[in-house]
Amino acid sequence: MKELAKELNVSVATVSKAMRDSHEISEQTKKKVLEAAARLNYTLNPYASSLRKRQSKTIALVLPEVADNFFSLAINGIQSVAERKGYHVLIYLSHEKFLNEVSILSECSSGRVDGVLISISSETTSAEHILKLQRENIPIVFFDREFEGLRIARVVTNDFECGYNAAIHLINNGCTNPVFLSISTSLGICNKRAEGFKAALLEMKAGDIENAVVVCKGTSGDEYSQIKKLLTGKNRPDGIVASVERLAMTVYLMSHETGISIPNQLKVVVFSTLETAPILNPPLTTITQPAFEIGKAAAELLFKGIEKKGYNLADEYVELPSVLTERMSSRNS
Amino acid sequence: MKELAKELNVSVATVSKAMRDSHEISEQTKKKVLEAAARLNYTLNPYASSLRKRQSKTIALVLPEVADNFFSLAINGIQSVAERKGYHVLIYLSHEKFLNEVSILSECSSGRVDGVLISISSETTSAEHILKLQRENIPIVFFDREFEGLRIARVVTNDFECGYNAAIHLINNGCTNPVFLSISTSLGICNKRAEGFKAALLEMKAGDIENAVVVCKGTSGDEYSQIKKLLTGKNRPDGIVASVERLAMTVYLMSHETGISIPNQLKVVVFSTLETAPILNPPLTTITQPAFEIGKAAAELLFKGIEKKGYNLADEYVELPSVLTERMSSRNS
DNA sequence: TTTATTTACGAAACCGGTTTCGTAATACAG
DNA sequence: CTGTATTACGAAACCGGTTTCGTAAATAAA
Repeated sequence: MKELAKELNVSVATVSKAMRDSHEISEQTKKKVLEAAARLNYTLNPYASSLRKRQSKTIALVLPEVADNFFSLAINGIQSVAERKGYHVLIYLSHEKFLNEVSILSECSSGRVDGVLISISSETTSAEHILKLQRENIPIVFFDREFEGLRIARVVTNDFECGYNAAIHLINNGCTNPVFLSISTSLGICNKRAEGFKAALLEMKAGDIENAVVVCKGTSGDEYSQIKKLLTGKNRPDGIVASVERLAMTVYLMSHETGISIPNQLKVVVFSTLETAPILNPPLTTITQPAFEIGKAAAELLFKGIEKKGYNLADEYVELPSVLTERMSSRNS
Repeated sequence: MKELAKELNVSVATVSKAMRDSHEISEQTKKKVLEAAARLNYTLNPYASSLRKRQSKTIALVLPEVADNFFSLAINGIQSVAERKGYHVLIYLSHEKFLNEVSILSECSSGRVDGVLISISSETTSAEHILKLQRENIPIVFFDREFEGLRIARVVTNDFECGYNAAIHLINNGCTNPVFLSISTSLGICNKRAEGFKAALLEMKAGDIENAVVVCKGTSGDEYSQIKKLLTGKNRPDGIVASVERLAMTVYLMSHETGISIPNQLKVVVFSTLETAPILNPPLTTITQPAFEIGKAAAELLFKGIEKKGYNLADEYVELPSVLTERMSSRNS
């Protein structure tokens, strides 16, 4: 910038203001500066600007994983908003580990980002690391997976209702012993779905509420053997609601292996954004989250918190409904 | 930092050095400083450090989209390396648009990132924006989708060979008129697959080489009608190699719609990392890219270029083979 | 014509660390 | 006991913009 200023016989202050289109600078001078900058291939150093302006024009996106199609779509939604606003997106993965999440959030402090979008890990049971960030006045928005009981903005889907609807759907299609496959006892989103599921059983006086929720924890190997045990053991279910994509995949593979027929012997519904659901064998009934929209809405909320200082995000709550699409896997034969 | 220095009766220089574990500072003083920092909840401002040290500890990841499972897996591979190295990852999406890619790369200059990992958009036919970055001495590594003819490091898979193998596979399974479904005439990765495919036809004296490659361009609606025309027209193929996931999905949907039987009337192979391939109807033969490994290798290469100054990345070339997994969709009945 | 405003720009402080260089104190060798 | 190294630390310049404040010139108002 100094060089540019010298070359044009103006001060660095003038160059700086011209580059940022300040009203203090005449159109003529602005043009001169911009042209010279283009000619010399000069662009502002973003970190020098960030340092002085105390804003990074960057947000953090903290995800448990990107294995799932849901988060891919959410990234698209978030990115589309960030791009429009001229913001940059730092992406972090917690790999479902609480400690990773803690260290990621600590990196977000001291001005690295202007805001944080987070979907918490399935291990997270304490919110101290999140509250710490909030005390630094960094706007935070939960999307999809929230930490319950906090006064922090969130964008989620109607998990309870969908769990309820899934159970009703199975019961209406003739299931007498439906089971909900969960992946975590600490994850609010999973619990809500399970709660809705149980509420429906209770209401319909169906199934065995005591054993209606099966938690598959541990490695994918553990998951596999747990599901195998469930599907081949005595008192095996005739309906399954899988809380995530991966579990439904395992159920399908297991059914192919063991010869259990879907939907005749076992009906399946899954919470998933799986695009291949209609061409599976058999086509799979899904409860699809509006992933792109959730990401987009969360990002828009975050930017409201970032741009309007003093704007209190704490009690913002957006709920975008998922849709149940009935396919062969849960149909009554 | 000033406050902290005052509180401890040392200089800011000492605090700075102590925070960074400099050998110039005694263990005793270091401990004192670190404790005080922890107590006051103080962390270094990353942008001040970046500014002075002229390194951002950040890399850019430029993707065409994240719709595809391939890029999700690649993100994981890249992130795992970056995390280990203590680097941050900025994620950008070009949405397959050349102009977006240009403006993204221009953002990467002037020190915002220490290196760039990029998979080019399907529209990109000029490399000036990439060369410009290279002239600024920013290390660049292509992964999966490279711009051919440039002396820039790249990590790819054996696309030609896989195209070849896919054709041979179809021919061996009885196809007499196999077709390759491409999505772009400018994308090297797609062309290589198509070239391999044609080479096999030539060698086996099979099929109609003139019409062996069909390019599906435009919106997904266009794509749909083009494929419909192909599959229902005269001289329709009895084998298809889809260059991307999406095309295979469309082919499957179409076959369900029109009653074309896979694999009896039409055999299908797809380039894809689709996890649901084994449970599709029918199970789908895939050529699976080692997406995680490609991402990981690309990131490792990039960091070699970043950390060892003077290290010339230009001629680095890593090829990681994909694997063809035969399933029902291409089996000879 | 005089005074009040507005316009266009520059000098210098500032953002928050890092690094160079100098120096006092201590350790060590001869 | 003297000369040299080493250790531990501080003063100040520096990274590259931004912002405040002051001012001269031009314009408008009285």
